[in-house]
Amino acid sequence: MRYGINETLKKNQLSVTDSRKKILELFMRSNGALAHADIEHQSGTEFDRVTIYRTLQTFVEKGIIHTIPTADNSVRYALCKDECSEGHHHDNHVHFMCDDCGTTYCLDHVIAPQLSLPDGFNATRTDVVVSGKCKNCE
Amino acid sequence: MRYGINETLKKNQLSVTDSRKKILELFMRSNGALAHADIEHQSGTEFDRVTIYRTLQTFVEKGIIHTIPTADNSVRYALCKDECSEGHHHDNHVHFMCDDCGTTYCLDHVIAPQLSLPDGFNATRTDVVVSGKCKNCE
DNA sequence: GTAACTGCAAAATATTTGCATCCTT
DNA sequence: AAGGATGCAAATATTTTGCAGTTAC
Repeated sequence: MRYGINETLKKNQLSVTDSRKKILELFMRSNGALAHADIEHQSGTEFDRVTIYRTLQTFVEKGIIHTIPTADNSVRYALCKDECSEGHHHDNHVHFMCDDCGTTYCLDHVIAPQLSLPDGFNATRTDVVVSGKCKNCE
Repeated sequence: MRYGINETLKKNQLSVTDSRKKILELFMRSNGALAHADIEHQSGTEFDRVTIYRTLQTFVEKGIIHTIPTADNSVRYALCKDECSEGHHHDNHVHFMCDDCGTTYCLDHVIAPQLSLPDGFNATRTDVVVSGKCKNCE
């Protein structure tokens, strides 16, 4: 079971503010990744753009969310799993981005494979980004 | 054997201009991916920023280069393989981005595996991005 | 009460567009 | 000569920074 909103914030020594609660809630409700613009729209005019930038940055630093690479290099964020800790997230599932609707999914059950790299290369993180048509845009 | 610079441009119905030759040359000399800023620096003050943007966009449209996703969502480009054609590139090798020096490598010999996706998801492209320390930053 | 967080203004950066001029074919 | 490519100026978009006022604890 995932922690609640307030719990998660406290666990990370963050004060519980409206913007943090709201933004974290958006992530918990979403089954995929969110871009800055998504959050801006979904939260209405409630918060300042800058607050959203800073909140996202704070969440990334605390390991609550992480950025995911996308084929079009747009910046998107997704919730980390519980095991993630500050600065180190273990996120070995695959992300899928729909070319049509732009929705980004976390395919929790598709695991990124271990790769053997050439000598001298040391992996700390492996991201797999699949693009195509999602189940709603077929 | 890869095509020469002028050959590649002509093959894609592009007129052969100084900026295109120079930028394509930079890609052919590089063993990895280049960002807009890399090109701007490596070409000196020879070309306008805007020209670089437009040249990169043209190359992407023609399938000469493609963007690669990166863990930090910076926009980087790499040469497509010869098999790439307009709008469709087949690029199944893995990219590696060094956390220290920022260099992005194309690991041509590490092949991205086939993944089985959930029902309803159709992949047109799969990118694998590995981050860590490269052979020069160990 | 104090430290931390937010909103506003503004700076810095990145990207796109319009148009006149120049270059390739 | 004609069409496309470039350079410059400027419009847009994105992200960061500084600071004063507000809020959580």
